[in-house]
Amino acid sequence: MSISGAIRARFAPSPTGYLHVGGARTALFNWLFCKRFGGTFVLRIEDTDILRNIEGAEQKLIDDLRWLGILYDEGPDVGGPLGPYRQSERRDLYDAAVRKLLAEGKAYYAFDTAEELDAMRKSAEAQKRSFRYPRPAHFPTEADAARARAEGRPVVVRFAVPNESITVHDEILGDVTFGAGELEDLVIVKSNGWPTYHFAVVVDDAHMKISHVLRAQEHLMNTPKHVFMQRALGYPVPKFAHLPLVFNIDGTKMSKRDKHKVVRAAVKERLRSKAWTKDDAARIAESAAEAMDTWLDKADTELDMGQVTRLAAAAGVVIPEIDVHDFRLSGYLPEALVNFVALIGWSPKNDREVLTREEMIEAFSLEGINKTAGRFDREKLLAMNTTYAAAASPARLREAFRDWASVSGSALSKLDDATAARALEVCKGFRTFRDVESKVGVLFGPDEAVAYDADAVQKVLAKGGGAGFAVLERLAPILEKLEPWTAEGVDGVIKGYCEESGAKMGDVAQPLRVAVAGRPVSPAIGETLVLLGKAGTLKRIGRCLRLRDGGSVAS
RNA sequence: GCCCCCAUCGUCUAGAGGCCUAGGACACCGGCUUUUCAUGCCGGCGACCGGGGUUCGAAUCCCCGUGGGGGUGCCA
Repeated sequence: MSISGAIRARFAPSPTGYLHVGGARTALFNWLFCKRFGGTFVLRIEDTDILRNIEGAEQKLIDDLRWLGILYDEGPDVGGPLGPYRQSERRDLYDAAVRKLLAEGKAYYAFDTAEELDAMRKSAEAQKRSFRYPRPAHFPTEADAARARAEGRPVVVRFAVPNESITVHDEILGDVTFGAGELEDLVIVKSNGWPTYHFAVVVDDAHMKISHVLRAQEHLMNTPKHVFMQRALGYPVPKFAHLPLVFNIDGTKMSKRDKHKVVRAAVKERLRSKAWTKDDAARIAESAAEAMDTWLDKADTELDMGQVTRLAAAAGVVIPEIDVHDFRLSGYLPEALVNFVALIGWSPKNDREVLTREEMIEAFSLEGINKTAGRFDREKLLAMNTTYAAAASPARLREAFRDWASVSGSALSKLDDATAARALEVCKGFRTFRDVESKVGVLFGPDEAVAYDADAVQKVLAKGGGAGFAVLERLAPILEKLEPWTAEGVDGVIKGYCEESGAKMGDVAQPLRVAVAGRPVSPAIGETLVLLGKAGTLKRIGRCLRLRDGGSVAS
């Protein structure tokens, strides 16, 4: 049977956490494909593994897709004619399909325990042969299954894979042939009664009339299994397109465990250099000592993210972004992330890189998708975000900034619109919103929070017999008289001072900068002082002056 | 081990037998702009995995090798 009629594609994540960037790319390609060819894009939640489902994950997935602007036509929250869109709500469909296979002798009951299967696999491995589940000569009957159940044995259903070779056509990779007898009889219904992924996918894709399956290449080996099942069930076989994988820049798999890996390594380094003790680490993380020990020793364990975040901050390492939400918190623009991710494994040709959504849709095609796995180059993402931020309209930028500030809990979320716009404007050239915060955040915080950088104080203020301090002292009364308090006015004061004293701009601007920001980094000095306000500026200059002769700013 | 996929600058890629002296972007290096940090602008470095074929001609087609990756679950 072949597909005819409308184009329908789906993104089918399991609700086990935030949306991974790899998943986002898969969703994006499905969405682009549908938009380009007039298809319907479906979101289906694959929650057949009851144990792994995480409360609230579905909503997070939906939020992240929304944030990216990847909107679906049918899904669990928006409904649609072929729902429900959660597999956990479609049990009757799977049950009916299994009954059919069982009745037709295309699937059979099996009663092996996990231990027995494990032993079989191990012995096969020991004999250096590949393990394939041995299909019984006669399939167990319903009565056998009932008896096994009564005896407390696990009862699963396996699909009897036809003993024939199969060629699957992939829209990206071309024909892929699998030899006869290479596939084993896979479990399609677990002992808890729920279908496995393979089975649920096949049943749902058919019932939801999915015409094109665009999914990650890690699913390529699953495709022949699915096609055999589609044939056995009399379903149409959709078209397949397996997308190249996305890896970290070092070629490793992008996994949420990377976050723990990076922080774990940093903590271990601290322990090795005796900068921290294990107790310090546990205290910083606010975790129990045993939990810390386990986390340090075992790469496959996780502390909660709050603990990891505290450790990372204390150790001064940056946690790598893996989930879409991580990028959101880091202050990226969704349109930049989308554009960047689209370019991993796909090319619009003609040396084009920065594309609007509409341009991407217009340029999208399966032919433009590569076969080669790609790497996620954060540097390039950063550059792209910088480009997008520089090109965004003030209104769009302010909106995105507000979203970031509120989601990340930044103190900058309390800025009024005009001030936020001004802050964004004077930070022009920033890479992410996080950069904006690190550049101007201190101007909106309490005076006591200004942390004077020792090197900067030495170099800019104390050096040359306290030349910088002297500048501050002389400038303060002049600034006090300045009215109105504008960037131009401040600049004028500085220029006038320079002309009069023969000082260079840097000799004046830098002391002021360090006095109000604690560091030699801030927006243009006039803008910086205006954002701070006149009172704040004078107050901070006064506080800074107390640093002279080794004084303290503490009041 | 077995099965499958892949192979152009460090990275993402353009390239569908002559247009290739292999193009673009990021990174990197150098310079310019500049009151700091960035941004911006200009320039430079830099790749067809190896070996055999096919062809007048191969980055492009075929074979072998090598390398990388995926799969081999009652996870998806």
